[in-house]
Parts: sequence; structure tokens; C-alpha cells
Amino acid sequence: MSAATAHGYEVLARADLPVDTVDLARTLIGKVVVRETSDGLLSGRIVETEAYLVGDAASHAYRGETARNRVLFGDRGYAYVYLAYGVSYMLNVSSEAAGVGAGVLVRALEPLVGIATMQLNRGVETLRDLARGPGRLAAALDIDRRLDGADLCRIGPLWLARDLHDALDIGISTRIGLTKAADRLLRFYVRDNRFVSGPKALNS
DNA sequence: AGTGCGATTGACT
DNA sequence: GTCAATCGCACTA
Repeated sequence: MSAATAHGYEVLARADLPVDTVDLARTLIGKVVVRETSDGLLSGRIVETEAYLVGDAASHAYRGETARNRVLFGDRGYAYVYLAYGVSYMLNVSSEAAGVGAGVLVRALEPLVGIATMQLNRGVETLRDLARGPGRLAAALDIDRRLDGADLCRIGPLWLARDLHDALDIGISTRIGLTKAADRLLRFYVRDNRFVSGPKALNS
């Protein structure tokens, strides 16, 4: 039996996702986010992620389960979407076993399919700026709280797909924009990739 | 019921 | 480089 495919993409099975949050953050680099909307198909390759661990003061799950973060406490491979600074939505992938609160923030994409629609969604033309940064990424793909809880291992409005490209040079750095636990090396990115966010010093 | 604060972004000096 | 916008949420009382 072969895995389900759509639009030329093969959906990632939950068994393909590492349970461990750091392993998942690394594994997601190079995978593809697929967004299906009434305006058509949008997709992009993940070039930057951050892990938010159990016992991590910077994690939304740190103070226990609430109505907002409940997805982080479910099984791995589901979308946790929240609004940051009252301005930007953030896309996360839940990790670890059910009952354990942790996840991976998807911080940047290399746009692949539906670039014209992403330009409209963002109000910006520049390819490099369409999904460089978590808030921009969510805006480009028209992601908001309606997609909170979406199963990313099932073909639908939002899912994860394999990518043909392998052997990416992955760098590690501190996470961006934190006031707590800011020293931990939990950010993963494709080295010297122009679609990665953050200061130059952290990207090579 | 009131308060303080961000896993950011875009505009501006 | 600096800084304000903006609002849902968690915490205090």
C-alpha cells in the first residue's frame, strides 16, 4: 500500500514524525507545508523551526493545559495556531505523546506553489519576504485560529508532505525573540538559505 | 473586572 | 538602529 498523495505531494504519516520535540524540529526542516484553500493550492518548503520543550519556560505549555494550548497536549502532528502580539498568527506542530505539552514552531518557508496568491495575502511582491518569519508565513498561507487542531498527517486544508530534496545543511542557534529561556540552542535552519528569518549572525 | 505582557512586524530616525 | 501597534490570554483580586 502506498501513502496518500495529492497535487503531487505525499502526505507524511504520523509514524514518520519523531515523538521527540527536538528530533521533530530537525525532521521538519526540508518538509513541505501544503495549504488548500478555495483560492487554490499553496505550498512551501520549511527552512526554519524552533523546538518548545517540556519544562521550557518559553513554551506556551509551560503553565499547563488551557483552552488555547490544548493541541500541544494532544498527539503529535496537529496544528497549534495562536495570535502573537495581537498581530501575527504562529503555526506550530504538536509533538510528544498525548498528555505531554510540547511543540515545534514553523518560522519560515521557501515559497513553492501559489506564489501569486501568497503575494496577495501578504500585500508584498518580494519572493524572499513572503514567508520569512512566522507571522509572515501564516499570513501568506492564510492561516489563523480556524486551523487550530488541524490534522497535519491527513490531506485537508493544511498538511505536511515529503520533499524530494535531502542532505540539507542544518544549522543550530538560540531561539529568536524570547525573554525567557533565551539561551537554549533550539532553533534549526537551513544554513545560508535566503528564506530563513533572523539576524545574519545566527544563520550560517 | 482589571492588568501586564508577549515564540512579531512594519514604519521610521 | 529604535519603537509603537494591538489583542487574546493568564494571572491577580
